[in-house]
Amino acid sequence: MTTAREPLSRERVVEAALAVIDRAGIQGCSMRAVAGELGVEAMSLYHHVPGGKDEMLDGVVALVQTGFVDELDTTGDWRIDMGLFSRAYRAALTQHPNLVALIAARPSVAYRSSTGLVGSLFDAMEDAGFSREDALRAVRVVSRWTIGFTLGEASAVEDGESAEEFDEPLLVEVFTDIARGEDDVFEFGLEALLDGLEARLSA
Amino acid sequence: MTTAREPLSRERVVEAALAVIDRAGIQGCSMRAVAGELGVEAMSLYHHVPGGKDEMLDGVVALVQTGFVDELDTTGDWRIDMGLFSRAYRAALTQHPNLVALIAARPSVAYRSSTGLVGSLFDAMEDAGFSREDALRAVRVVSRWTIGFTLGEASAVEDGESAEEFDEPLLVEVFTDIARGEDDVFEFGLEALLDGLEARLSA
DNA sequence: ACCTGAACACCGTTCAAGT
DNA sequence: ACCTGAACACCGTTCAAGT
Repeated sequence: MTTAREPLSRERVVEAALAVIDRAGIQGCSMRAVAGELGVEAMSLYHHVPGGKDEMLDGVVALVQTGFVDELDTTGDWRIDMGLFSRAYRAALTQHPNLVALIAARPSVAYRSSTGLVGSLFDAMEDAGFSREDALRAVRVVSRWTIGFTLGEASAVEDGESAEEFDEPLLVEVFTDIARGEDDVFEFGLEALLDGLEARLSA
Repeated sequence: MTTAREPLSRERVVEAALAVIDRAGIQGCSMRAVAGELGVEAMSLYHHVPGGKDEMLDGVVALVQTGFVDELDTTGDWRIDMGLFSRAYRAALTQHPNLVALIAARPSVAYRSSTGLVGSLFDAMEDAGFSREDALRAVRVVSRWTIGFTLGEASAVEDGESAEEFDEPLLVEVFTDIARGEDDVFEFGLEALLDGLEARLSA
């Protein structure tokens, strides 16, 4: 009595890889582990992801990236949309903390999965009076700020070190604060950055 | 006739690891490769880096981090010093592009190597009238912004993809602009962020 | 004290072989 | 057409053995 097995597919391989990453981290995401997740041998994966592990990880990045981008409801107001984008990005990445470093390292895949959003942010900024050049700059600045912030957050948590283990009082203070959650710090930084961009408009 | 070999030491192991990372990337930095760089067998490294590869990589992060921090001449003016810090950090990381992802993933090591600088930034901000809470936030925001920006830069370059290979005109535009160098984008973002922080002071 | 050979339990990937 | 067994050239790490 064998349970019928759904046939493998690129989609199933990528989804299994994401599940393994969430559970065991990037380190734990070996081809053999992903195959195990699917009840299959490692070598079978190559039929659906011919480019091997690299293509599989690209697929995971694209999956998460398109997932959050598609749910965004932009308004056409640059400041509101930048905030929406940044907050939703952080929220999506926070659900997959082990993936943040991978996304940060593969900007071309991330961009490719977000052209619609990027285009509408450009348009909103130009409508508001920004030059095309500054719109290009601003989008890169905000998206890197968001990834950098979230990567720092995820790494500080996973870096394991409990705040009390530091010998420096200053480090205890900083890491105790980080452990308390960083929503307020994120909002502080995001609003400061958006204020700074807005100031460039009046200038 | 044997050439006299300098004895191994923790310092020499860490320096060799940095050299391998610069040449061959994080992927290429295996214990065996670092040992080869030193003309030694892999197992010898463990006598000087008992914690294994992880401790070795921590050492590399600390080496680069203390290197740039120690050269900084702070002024006591928060805005000038934040700018100094951010620009010098980016400059240091840009000299070791393969290391940026590692530094981003090990914030506790990076912080530990920078307590003096972090403390003087806190002081400068409090002197200027920021609350301790906002000073804590601002330092984290600026340092993550800098790492995030530089990681994005390094990754976009190394991501290999030449701009012309994209099918989307928008992506060609973005990646052509990135390939042109991003000094102006960095300055644009940094000044915007500092402006935004300064605005929090008057409020 | 410092270095190493051999071994263990893993990797990603290829390729010929099975069904 | 789709999956796999065996194999290759690598990993990090341990540990007993060499000098």
